[in-house]
Amino acid sequence: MLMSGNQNVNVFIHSGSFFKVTKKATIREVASRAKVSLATVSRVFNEPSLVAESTLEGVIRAARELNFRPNQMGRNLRTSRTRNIGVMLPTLGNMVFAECLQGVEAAARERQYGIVLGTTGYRPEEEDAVSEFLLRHRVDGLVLTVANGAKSKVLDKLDKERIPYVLAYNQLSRPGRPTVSVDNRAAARQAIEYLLSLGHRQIRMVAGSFKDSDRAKLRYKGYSEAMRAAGLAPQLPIEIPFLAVDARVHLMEALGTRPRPTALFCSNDYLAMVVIRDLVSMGIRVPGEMSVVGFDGTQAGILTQPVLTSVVQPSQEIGRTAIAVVIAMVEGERSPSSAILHHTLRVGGTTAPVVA
Amino acid sequence: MLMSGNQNVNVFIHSGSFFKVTKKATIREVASRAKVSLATVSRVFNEPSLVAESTLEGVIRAARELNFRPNQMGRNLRTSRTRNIGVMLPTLGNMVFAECLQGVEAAARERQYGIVLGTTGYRPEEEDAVSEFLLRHRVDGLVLTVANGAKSKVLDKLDKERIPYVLAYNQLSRPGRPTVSVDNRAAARQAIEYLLSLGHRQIRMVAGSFKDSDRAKLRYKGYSEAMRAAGLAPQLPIEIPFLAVDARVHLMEALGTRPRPTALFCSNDYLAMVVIRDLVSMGIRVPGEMSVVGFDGTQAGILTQPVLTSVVQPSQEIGRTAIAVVIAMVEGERSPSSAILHHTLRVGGTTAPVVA
DNA sequence: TTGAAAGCGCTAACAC
DNA sequence: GTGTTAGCGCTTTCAA
Repeated sequence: MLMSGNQNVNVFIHSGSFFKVTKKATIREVASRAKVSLATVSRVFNEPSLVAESTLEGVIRAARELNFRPNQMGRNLRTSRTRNIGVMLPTLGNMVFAECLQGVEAAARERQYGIVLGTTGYRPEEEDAVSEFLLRHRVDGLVLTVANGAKSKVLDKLDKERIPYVLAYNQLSRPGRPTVSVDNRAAARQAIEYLLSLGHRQIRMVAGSFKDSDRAKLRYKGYSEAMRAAGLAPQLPIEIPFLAVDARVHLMEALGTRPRPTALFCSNDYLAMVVIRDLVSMGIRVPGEMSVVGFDGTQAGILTQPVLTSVVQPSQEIGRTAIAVVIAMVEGERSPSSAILHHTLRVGGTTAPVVA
Repeated sequence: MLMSGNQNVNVFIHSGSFFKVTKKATIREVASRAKVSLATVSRVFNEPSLVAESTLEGVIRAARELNFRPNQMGRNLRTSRTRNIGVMLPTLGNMVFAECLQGVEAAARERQYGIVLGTTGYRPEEEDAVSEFLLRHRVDGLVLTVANGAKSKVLDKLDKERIPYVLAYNQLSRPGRPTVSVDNRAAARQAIEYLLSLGHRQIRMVAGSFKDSDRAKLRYKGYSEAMRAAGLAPQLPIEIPFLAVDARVHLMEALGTRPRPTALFCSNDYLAMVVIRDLVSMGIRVPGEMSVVGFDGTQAGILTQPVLTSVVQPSQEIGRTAIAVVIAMVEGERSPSSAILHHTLRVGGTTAPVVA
């Protein structure tokens, strides 16, 4: 039910003064005020150690008096670097990416790099438009999460243009492209082993559309491996479209099967929370009648009672690492490299099955 | 409980080839290939209408053959515009800002502007550093949310530098600075009126640190007004530090008072979810024994069962509007203006008090 | 409709 | 340690 609030958009027009670009001080004016050359001023801001102490002081004073701030554009043009990293993510509506972006932003700023953001809304066709946009803005490198790393045209383009990039979350079967992720397969296996250890035997996986996610596929492999290792037959995944608002239809169907599952392993936390909500609204007790496990370990998962059981990815760390790698590539310090970061299993509201 | 996953960080070094910047085609090369002047090529990409059809074709073909992409840096330096808007937000950990950023990003890209992100972690002292960073990156304008719009040194600086900006979420008592927000006071009043209509009389407000949020203050005013209008005495707010992981101590204290509150109005959804979780873990039934209302209307709030009752701010729309206003200012089309957007009340899991 | 030329602010050789 | 100078790639008068 929605009760509407006030229905007017009030717009106040302030003072009529428009914004004109007021002339900013340049290196040239600082130079003449400090009675030194352009080069010296430039050195003060780039390699102060090359400048005599007394000169340094004079320049700094002049700069402060003029309220001088080095113009990044001139610098960019000259060095053909923007000190900007493009970041392309599926959405910020899923907290796992918002958390990652926090890490990205912090790590970039520490290194004096800006980050330019673009989101694709999980639409593979948007990946092309967004990357093109970022490239036009002449970012020095990219951190990106694509739907499917194996068949992304974007990556081919980046390779051809020889622009440094790092994939975040995507995990490729064949190495060759730098990625930062957890070991999705091992992580999924561990989650299933945990459910098995609780006594569950009827375990199914719930996932978004498979063809659009290399990670989901790997997690399904981990699920299958763990099931087989326990002498059980892996079941087909229950597929629920990304961004589904209501999972009940899909759940209905899956729960109709015999033997009925006692535990669901969801390919991400968002899905897990949707599933739990809808199970509860269907009158099924969670975790009493159904244990649900997520994947991502977002902060959202600890806002529930009981806490969501989930495979925790270090999202901020994934972001930080991706930035470190891509900046190293931009600065020519390292060749591309991939990293597999630790995952952990956060145990929250999951119980043994009622019927073991 | 945390069960650790694999404890190794595996790093694969790929092919030894470092990234060198391969020479990109410039306007000059396109010009010579198309046998026209630099100016003509420039016109093709900026004012194609000024160029004869036949010339246009030739230039476009040459550009495509050379895989030419106009270099934004040269353009920037020349026009002293970056086509980048800086966005400064408290955190992405709170979904309300992540949602806003989604709107900001989409609206900016539609207009061919990039957005450069900076987060302050709710630390007012960081506001200065982040804004300085954004300014150094020579963004054309800023969209920002500050802790307290009335006493922010950052805004003074921006005014002095005459760089266009718009505040998002902040709502100032005296106009003069452009803001995009809902009517926080009216919205809070409406939430309280709703609780009153359910029969609640003992209603308290829960908020983060007050001195750090102009919005929270306005919401408290709305609470107070509604209470007085109903002939009830407004109570002091229950203050819970931002980012508190556990609200139980604060809650204990507040619930010790007589008469005990039957409803809590939280100054944002994040807080509301923490409060609900902690109440439940204390054995208090929500909404049975305690009704809780949030503010923000984030998507996170509909991942629970029952859905979180909350004042819904149109966060994406706030972002979109802020971008529209700031870009209009950058392009000199409009003078600064403020907007108050609609709010709505989303009614979810709230009930009449057990003892009315 | 097109071209020539100046120069945005800065860095990095190179010379002193 | 410091200065001189040549552009980085582009837009934009001004003239033709």
